[in-house]
Amino acid sequence: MKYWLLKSEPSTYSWEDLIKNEKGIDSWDGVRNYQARNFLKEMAIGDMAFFYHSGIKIPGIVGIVKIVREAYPDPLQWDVDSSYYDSKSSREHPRWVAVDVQAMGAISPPITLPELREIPQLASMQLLKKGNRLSVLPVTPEEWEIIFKLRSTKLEV
DNA sequence: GCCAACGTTGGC
DNA sequence: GCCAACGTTGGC
Repeated sequence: MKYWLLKSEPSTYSWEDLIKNEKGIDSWDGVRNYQARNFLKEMAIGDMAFFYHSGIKIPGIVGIVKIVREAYPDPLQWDVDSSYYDSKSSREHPRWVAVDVQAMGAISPPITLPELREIPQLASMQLLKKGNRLSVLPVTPEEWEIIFKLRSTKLEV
């Protein structure tokens, strides 16, 4: 099993938007970066991911999700009305993929970016590296363990 | 609102 | 295939 971190600006898509869905399941679509896409393709059912809110005053991890469907073509790439439309992506050779995630538990209070930066063992974490802009990032089991233990989060089964 | 970092585009 | 110009992301 692998671990990941999924970034989203809450004004675009938030944790609250996710848990509004039946069973807390929704598609993670709209990823338009090749490196991030390749990480989506690596995901397997049962993998876990942190849900991270970016682009706000105090960014941070707000929840935990499970991957419940592996990579499939992102329908938005063919939707001319979507801002995620890609005219260069054909049906025969889809360029972008989505996965489905399920909310497993909110992290309360959120684990903020400043809080993560204070932890020496996390110094080499991808998320904390300068210039990192990827919206999908791998997390090592060690990093996952350290971060998960910061709160007494109960996960649903 | 600024700016560093990085990805993408397009001319050559 | 190189690289300058431009666009986007995201922390501060």
